[in-house]
Amino acid sequence: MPSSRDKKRAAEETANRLRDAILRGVYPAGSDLPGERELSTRLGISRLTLRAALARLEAEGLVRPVHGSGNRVLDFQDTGGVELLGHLLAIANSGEEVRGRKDAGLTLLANLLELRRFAAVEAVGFAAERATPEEIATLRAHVEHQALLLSQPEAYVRADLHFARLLTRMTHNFALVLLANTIIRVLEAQPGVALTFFLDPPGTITVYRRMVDLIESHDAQAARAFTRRLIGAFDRGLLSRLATLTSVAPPPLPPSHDDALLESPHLVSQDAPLPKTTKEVP
Amino acid sequence: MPSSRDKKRAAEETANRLRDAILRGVYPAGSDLPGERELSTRLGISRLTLRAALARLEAEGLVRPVHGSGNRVLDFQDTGGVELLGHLLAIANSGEEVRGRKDAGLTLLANLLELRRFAAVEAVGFAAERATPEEIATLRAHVEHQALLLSQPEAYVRADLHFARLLTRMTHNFALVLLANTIIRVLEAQPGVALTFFLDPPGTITVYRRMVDLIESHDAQAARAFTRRLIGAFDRGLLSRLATLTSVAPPPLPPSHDDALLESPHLVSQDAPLPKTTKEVP
DNA sequence: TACCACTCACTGGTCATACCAGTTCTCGAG
DNA sequence: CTCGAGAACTGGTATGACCAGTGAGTGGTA
Repeated sequence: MPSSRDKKRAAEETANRLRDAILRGVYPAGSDLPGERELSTRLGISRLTLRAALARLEAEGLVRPVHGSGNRVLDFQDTGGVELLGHLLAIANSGEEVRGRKDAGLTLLANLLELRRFAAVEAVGFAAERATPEEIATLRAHVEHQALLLSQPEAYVRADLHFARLLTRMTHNFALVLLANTIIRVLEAQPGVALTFFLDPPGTITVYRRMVDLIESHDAQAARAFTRRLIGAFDRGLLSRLATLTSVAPPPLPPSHDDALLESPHLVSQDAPLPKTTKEVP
Repeated sequence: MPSSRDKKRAAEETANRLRDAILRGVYPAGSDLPGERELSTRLGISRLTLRAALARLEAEGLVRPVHGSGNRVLDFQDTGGVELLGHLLAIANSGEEVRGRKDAGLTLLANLLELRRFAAVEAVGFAAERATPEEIATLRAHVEHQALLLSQPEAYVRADLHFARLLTRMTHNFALVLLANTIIRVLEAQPGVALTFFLDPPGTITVYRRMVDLIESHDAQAARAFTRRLIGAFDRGLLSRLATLTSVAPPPLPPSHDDALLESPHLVSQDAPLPKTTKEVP
């Protein structure tokens, strides 16, 4: 059973392949990609299609073309955009390593949840301060709509993402809206990744209902506190359950995930601070 | 005096022109761009170059090509990514309207500052919890380096952005790192926009020094509180000064900016919530 | 008259080839 | 050994052709 649609545009497919290769470290940062002519023939596409794919990667901050020299591979830890998150998670969840780290999957998910958490806290807070009655009514209606989709995972995820969209709009902060757009777009493009977010849909709906109530009360303080507490507990539960699942599941993941992750998610990214990692003395 | 370098790649130049046109509403959301063949000849470039530009816009969520139909213009309020912020600010700052709103400039800046503010609060908090001594030393050294660049605006801005980069890394949250990368990349591409952020460099340096101290103390609570308070005051001052400047400066901006902006920045964006506005019976 | 299926003139997607414009490295002149 | 001219790369753009979806107009049918 093929995991993705086979009928995609060649350029997009090529972009995905190259992106994966770069994120997996096949083409190390600082090096040059093979020449466009060679690479295109190797991939079985025309140079033009290759260039379309490269344009995409350039926009994502993975590659910088240098006229006369080559397509330089950038260090995505320095220049990669948020839109990489979905791809990174997809790679990590497939049991692969990301730049030599096997525990990247859960760590990355913990990072993302942490970002989601405090972004949501602020969004709910601002919404409580600024949302109009019409917006609140719309959001409430949407939550009830979403509650009817519990049995349809894909539709449910879409609805959940739309909840985030609506909530973000209610902050009346356009920068936040654009930020949410970016993240939502990534998750929509990676349905599998988005699904891992939602192990407890009924609980989510309950939380959402209460959130709307708090927003309607215009008590930003309480709204923030509630969101922080509830989503925090939710994420903790989700991560611990996922850690259990993955340590039992077939993928080649050694039992190296303990709950320490939940307290202080780490992802070493020391290109500048700590160049050498040869010795590790616990 | 030309505002930008004339020697740029045609594709990039084209992408900028098209992006501006879309953001200004020349091509309304939902409509189709002119055919690629016509558009390319009209712009005086080859279709190939045009397509390279379109690929960029597609990655930014501004356009979705529909095979056999046309290049559909999307509503960037629904699908636009964060990378649009810089361009939007540039347009708004040039005195132009953005989608019919004249006060977009200051409002947008206020939005962005708000985002920056609470992101910084969390970043400093997490950094206080997780930063290593080496990272703290590096950051401290960088602040002193930045302090020497007060007389060189461009280098100073670059250094300031790098401060943000270093600080974000210290959170050990890769999602935050990528998010910062995206925003920093935008600001680096729009030097003029970035400059408006920094009307008081010496004050910034002072704040940064204290921030590093608080991070080193590993008192996340205090670090967050300080950051929230200081950056808040800083942003308020910056906005009020900018409001004064623009209401006096030559650009065709009517005196419609009052300090109410600072309290509750608004940007109406009701495309989805109210499909039909013909009848409204409460 | 109303409706449905087909056709064809669009659209974007891909390709092959050629040439321009930078960069890098080699190799010979000094 | 140093250095500079040029050859041999690299990416950037242009042209023209063809493939592949889309959608509206057309014609026929019920």
